[in-house]
Amino acid sequence: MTTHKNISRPLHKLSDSDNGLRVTSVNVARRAGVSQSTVSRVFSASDTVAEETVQRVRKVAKQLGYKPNAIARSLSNRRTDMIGILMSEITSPFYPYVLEKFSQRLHELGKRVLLFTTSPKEDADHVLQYALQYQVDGLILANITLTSAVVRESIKYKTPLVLFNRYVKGVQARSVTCDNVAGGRMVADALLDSGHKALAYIAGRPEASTHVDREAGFINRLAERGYTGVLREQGYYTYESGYEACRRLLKLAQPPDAIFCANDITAMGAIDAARDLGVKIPEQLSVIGFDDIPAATWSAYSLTTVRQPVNQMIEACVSVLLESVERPNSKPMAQVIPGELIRRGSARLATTLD
Amino acid sequence: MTTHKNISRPLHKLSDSDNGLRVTSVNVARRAGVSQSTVSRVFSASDTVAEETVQRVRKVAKQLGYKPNAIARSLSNRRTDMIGILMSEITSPFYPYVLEKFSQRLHELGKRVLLFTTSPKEDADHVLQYALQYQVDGLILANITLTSAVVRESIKYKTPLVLFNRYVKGVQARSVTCDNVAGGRMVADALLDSGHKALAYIAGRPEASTHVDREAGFINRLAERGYTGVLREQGYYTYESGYEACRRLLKLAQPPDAIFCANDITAMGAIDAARDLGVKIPEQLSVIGFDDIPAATWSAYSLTTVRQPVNQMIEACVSVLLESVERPNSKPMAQVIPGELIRRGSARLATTLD
DNA sequence: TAGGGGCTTGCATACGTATTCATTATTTAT
DNA sequence: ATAAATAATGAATACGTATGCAAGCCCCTA
Repeated sequence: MTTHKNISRPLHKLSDSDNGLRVTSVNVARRAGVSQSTVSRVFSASDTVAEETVQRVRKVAKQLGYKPNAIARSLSNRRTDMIGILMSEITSPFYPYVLEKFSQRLHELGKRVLLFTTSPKEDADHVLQYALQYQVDGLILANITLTSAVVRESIKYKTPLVLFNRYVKGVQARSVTCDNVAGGRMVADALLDSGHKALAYIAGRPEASTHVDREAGFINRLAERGYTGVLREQGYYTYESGYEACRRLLKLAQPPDAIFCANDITAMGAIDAARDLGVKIPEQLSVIGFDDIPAATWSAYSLTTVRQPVNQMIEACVSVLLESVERPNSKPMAQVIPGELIRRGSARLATTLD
Repeated sequence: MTTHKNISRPLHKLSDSDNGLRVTSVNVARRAGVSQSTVSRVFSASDTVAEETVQRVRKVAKQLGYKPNAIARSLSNRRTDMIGILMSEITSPFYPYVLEKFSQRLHELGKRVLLFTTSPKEDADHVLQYALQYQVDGLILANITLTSAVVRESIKYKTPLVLFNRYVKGVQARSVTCDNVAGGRMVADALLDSGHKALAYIAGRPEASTHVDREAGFINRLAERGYTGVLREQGYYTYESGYEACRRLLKLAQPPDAIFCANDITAMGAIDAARDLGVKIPEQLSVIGFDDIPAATWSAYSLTTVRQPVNQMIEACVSVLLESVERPNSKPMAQVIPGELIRRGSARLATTLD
């Protein structure tokens, strides 16, 4: 009679000999005549191992095709080296670039990207749960719709997070944004300086803080200089909405001679709408966007726009995040990075005087 | 003297009482007066638990803010529910859409997306290693540069994989592609049928099977109908390369009256180049693209193009993948989905006669 | 009333790696 | 030469969850 302890193995687990092709540190250890600990040490480089042993273990590992299991490692480490990125509308041309850069940068720093996308209407709460379940070391929240509840939740869960180009009123959270207010002001100045008389603004999604700030900067600066009564149309950060909004504006009895659009795609829609109505850009109508996406340089548009310093923003965002992974108790800070007005052909602007 | 066994706890592990805010199934169990197994059963719904118990456990879990740890679960399950997606050049306008759809669809099916991006030049081998270390349940390889070695590696590692719009010569792997050859043939027919006399092709990245097939279909069909001597310029699936290539073509002594471009972005570059040279589209030059990205509908371009049935392709790709996660030994199959010629304003085509 | 079947639940253990502590071999200092 | 410090390794255990098995309970049937 054998004792229970030694014999009974759950059937659903595979016995040591037939564990498929799963190669573990234990297999390598046995084959190399060392302990599992040693194999672990060889691959995590966390501790000192005799050079000769390292060689032997590496060789066996290679023969067997061993790769450390990152999941098991994560469990033991309490660190997954995964960063969750939450985004909506990747298709809006600014964000693929952002995503790519994030991915690139995080990989360089030894982190992996767990990607979550939501539709722009849907709340991100649900998706956040999944990210947290997967124990991501940190979170980047980009152009998603977020309630303060979401943010509070992940703060409670102690998962560091950084908002990218977004902030939430009344919640202290780390964030990195373009200086959208200043961007709006720049456009206001540029348009007034070059003698435009009838200004309009095509808005972005109402709930997006980016759009709100751009508009505020624009309107307030105009007011400071004595201009009021800016025309306004709602847009949704899409080509189609820009097209339609511009159409409506141009059909007014007193159409604008300059339109500031909440982002580049909207501006492109606006330009096409104007041209389809026979309005010359920039002679009869100046159009200015925001973002400076690659298509802004296309000669069909040659779009004057406020460039977001994406690379800087991403760099900042990543370092703030990783910093707070290391030091979870550091104080949340909002970092704001200035944009730059890029003058191209879609707006009739006075030449710079500096 | 206490026994070693009971006292000594590794210092690096936190004791039960001060384990930070980490809430585990053990905590919940204790608080709810049940065993850890029961808590596990409540949350995995894999087994039957008394309704009353379920309620109690759920309540406690909620109070404590418990969320199952997906990493630990994965270790035990030998299944991570993560799918690795390898992509390069997310910024090329077709792919953000692809990525978004994949992400959406996979989430619907309870899978998470681990994203890996590479530069188009860099080999994907390196990145693949990481994906495999993280024990993804399956892999989707999109527009990356892949050597047959990569594919063999992951096959050896038993991780199911599907190639999206790509295939590798000499390697049996599952793949889902648009019928690029047929797409090329369609364009050939359409252009000849409408009386074009001087045809040109602007290529995509030389190593991309998509471009190779599109060109082959185009050239071969033309040859079948007696047309040879197609002009050809190298492109790289970018706006700029399309712009330059078209410029070169139009400066020839005998410029083409129709250009087929390997993708839409290239075609947009071509259109802008033509216009910048004063060539009228489509009166003097027909331009046809491939993909049907959203911008193809923009009135600045109104691009005639071959639409890739992205949704179908993704749907197919995902189901093939998940199918082979379930049944790893099912036979690899290449699935080919037909595209459709979308007639817009950038090409002077005979009206359809059906 | 005894035995059998179905529910619930707990115990013990496995998933694969990292790390602490202890042990042994080796080098250095005195 | 001897003590002390150092290096290399192994044994044991923890990370948090899932699950096979067994035990307990209730209800039904014969």
